[in-house]
Amino acid sequence: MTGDDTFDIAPDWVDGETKALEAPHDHRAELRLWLRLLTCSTLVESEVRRRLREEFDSTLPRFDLMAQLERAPDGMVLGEVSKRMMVSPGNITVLVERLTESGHLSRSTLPTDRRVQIIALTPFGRAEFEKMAARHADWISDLFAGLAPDDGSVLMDELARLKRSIIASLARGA
Amino acid sequence: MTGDDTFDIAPDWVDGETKALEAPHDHRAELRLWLRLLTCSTLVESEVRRRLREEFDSTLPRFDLMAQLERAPDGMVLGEVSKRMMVSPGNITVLVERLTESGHLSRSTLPTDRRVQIIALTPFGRAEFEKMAARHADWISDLFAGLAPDDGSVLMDELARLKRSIIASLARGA
DNA sequence: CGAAGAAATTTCAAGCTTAAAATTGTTTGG
DNA sequence: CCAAACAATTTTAAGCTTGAAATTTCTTCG
Repeated sequence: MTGDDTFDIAPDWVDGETKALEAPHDHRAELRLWLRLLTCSTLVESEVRRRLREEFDSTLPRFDLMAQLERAPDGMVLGEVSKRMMVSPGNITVLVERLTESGHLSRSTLPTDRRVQIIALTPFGRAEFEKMAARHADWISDLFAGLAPDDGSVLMDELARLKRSIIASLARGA
Repeated sequence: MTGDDTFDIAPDWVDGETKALEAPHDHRAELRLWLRLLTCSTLVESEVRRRLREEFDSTLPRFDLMAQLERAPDGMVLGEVSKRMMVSPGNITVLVERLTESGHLSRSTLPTDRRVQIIALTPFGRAEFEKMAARHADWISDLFAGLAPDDGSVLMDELARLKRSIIASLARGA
């Protein structure tokens, strides 16, 4: 390290450790990957929103909320819905208000704990949701139609890895 | 397998063509893929929003707007920004108002066509953006850190195919 | 029992987003 | 020239979203 005195000032880059500290890993590949992922997701989401509005005069948040309730015939607690949808609790309040007014949802208070609200699809709400869900599946299928089955499998697998990576990072950062 | 004629009434599924008409392609795989994509993108987006707010008291739309302007030293027309960000024009108006008030952006009217507004980063805005961009790159890098380089390449490639599929579908549907 | 603490939900203030209508400015065909 | 068409942007109305503060209702422990 210090044996050669010919040059009394060595350039920074001769020291591997210093270099590693000063020039961290290039982030460009990850950024491009993230932007591409975001583009795909934004394109699909915008199209789904547009069609829900045009064909059903509805919105994506309402659709998502009903989708959560579809497989819960006995209803679901508000907090549980909020967690599954990954949105703030206050958000659910407003959505439920409107969907209850329009007759899609019923709400009731748990008798044994009056803090707890339980919401469920009404028969009307279920019927409406099923119409939307069928169209929704068609739209997604069409948007993804250019993808070969193999590509779909690979993508599914890689996204699973990405999801694990994200969750691990969130856990580290917490 | 097929040698047994004991049953004179064949089930529906023996007729491939009938089946194809009556039971269209199962959409479940595409739906699962879309939900997984959406989950990844929501997780990353929420985390980026949270950190922009906590570390810079800023928001993702503001960051995105400045990012568009970063590589346009001479500024950009509002409509162009709107297209690149894939948001409605009216949206840009509000964002630009606030970022101009806070000194991050300058705006001017094109002398030869007074309908056209040109916005650009101020030196202050550029400096602020660069701080944010560096942190942003770190966050993304960390969120994606669990992904092996090969997985990143594969994902990049598959997302490119998906993007083409989506755009082709949008073109068909239009 | 009764108060402190925890849990579920709602309210609030601020900001983002969109589509549609309105405004302002430019271009063009008669 | 000038009215109609077109273009860029802003305004408007409605809805979504969030974090933080407030509210209501249990639960627990002294």
